[in-house]
Amino acid sequence: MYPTHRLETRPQTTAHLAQTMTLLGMTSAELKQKIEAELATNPALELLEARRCRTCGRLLIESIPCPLCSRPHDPEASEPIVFTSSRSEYFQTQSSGTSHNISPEELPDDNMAPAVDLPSFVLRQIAPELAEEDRPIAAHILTSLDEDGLLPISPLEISRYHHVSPERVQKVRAMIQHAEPIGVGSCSPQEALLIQIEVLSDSQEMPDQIVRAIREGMDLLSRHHYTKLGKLLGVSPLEAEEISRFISTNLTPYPARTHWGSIRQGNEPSPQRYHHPDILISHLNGKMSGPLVIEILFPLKGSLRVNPLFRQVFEDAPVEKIEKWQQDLEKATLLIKCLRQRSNTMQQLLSLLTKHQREFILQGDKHLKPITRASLAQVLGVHESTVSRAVSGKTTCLPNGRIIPLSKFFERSLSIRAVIREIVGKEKEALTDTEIAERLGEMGYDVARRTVAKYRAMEGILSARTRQSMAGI
DNA sequence: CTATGGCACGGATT
DNA sequence: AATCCGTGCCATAG
Repeated sequence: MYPTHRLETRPQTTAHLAQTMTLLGMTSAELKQKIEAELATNPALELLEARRCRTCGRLLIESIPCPLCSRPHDPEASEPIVFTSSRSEYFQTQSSGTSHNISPEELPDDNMAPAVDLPSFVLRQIAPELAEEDRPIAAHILTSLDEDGLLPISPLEISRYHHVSPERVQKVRAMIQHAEPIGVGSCSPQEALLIQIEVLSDSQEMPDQIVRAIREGMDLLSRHHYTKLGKLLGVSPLEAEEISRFISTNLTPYPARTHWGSIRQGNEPSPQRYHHPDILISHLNGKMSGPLVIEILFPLKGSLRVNPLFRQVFEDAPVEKIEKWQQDLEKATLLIKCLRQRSNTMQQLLSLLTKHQREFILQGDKHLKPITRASLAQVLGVHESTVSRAVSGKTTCLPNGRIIPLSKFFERSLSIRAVIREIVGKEKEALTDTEIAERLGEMGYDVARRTVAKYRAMEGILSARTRQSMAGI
């Protein structure tokens, strides 16, 4: 190798070069833009394109035999992917919560990481039961999904394209829809919801008003017209609201995203739209008991490196270009270094966070243990603002498929709110705020009466009085 | 008279 | 420095 041109700071451009280039605060979508811009202008930077196996849809970095369908893949035959893919490092947290190991062989090398964008994530699940000849169909569907995990094209089109019967496409689609995230591959939010209900009704009783609400009252549902919805279903507005709440908290019309904006007062259609998650937390091999796997998503297909060719040519650079080229080279190496840094920090942070919030991740809101960014920063030995940057704006996908903002891990009131929900759910007679506060106190949560009221409002729970008077209907 | 929601203050967090 | 959050006080609706 050459005496690599270390980061001799050049006076002009030092502005963004000198510091470790603050990539940490970026979400993967922003990162994508940044890198793409860099790629376009900097010849020293090279992206090893990943390709998708045409047979099984799996993401490939190079032309290696595909581990899934174990055929050698012809890079010529495979098409470049559409969906933002993720190539990422991974590490695990153990079930006991005592220790977590970062697999040692994983660190600087980045060719062996599991490819988990949505398509391959789904494909991996259905691969065992997927007939060989149906793979192209599955691949077709999966690669066509839009950002929400819905299928924007008609299944009929697909069946025509592959010269197969619509039923067969439908069969494949049904398999996909029942994989995590449940409902993915549906043609409409409505269809997605129905699938989710169907799956849910396996484990628990499902009043058929809910199904009807989705099937017939979808329109009213999304507009929060509870009175009309109630009339349609033959239940009270309160119950209608109850149904709506159930749907919005337990189901998601956009399988690849989170559920639609929480039931706020007023009618903001969708307060924030969540994009793709930046982090993925799932069970190893999808086994419920398995250790958790965390993947920091990298927004580009393939992997990034300094173009070796560029290095070579750099040797004989014409005088007038030498300065520019050197600059490019430095920029490229720095970007890569910072990228690695970012990923590293995120790993450490999430490792700790996941360990701390394991119960929350697995068992839901009630088990969230409050933690502050500051305290985490202290344990991690980094500045508070580092943690802040790493957390802000990012979202993560939990094993249950829900996409939540990372900041939720730090919400102080979340667990109490969940308990309140539970208390109210179980209550026989409508409990007043003071009574709720008392019960909470007995359970070890010390909160003021006024605060209970606030939480109640946040959860969209009506006041005791209204609950009482509505109950009879 | 009681339960709630509004406003605003102060301390913690970012 | 800016923002968020829990809480107390007070007006008001029931």
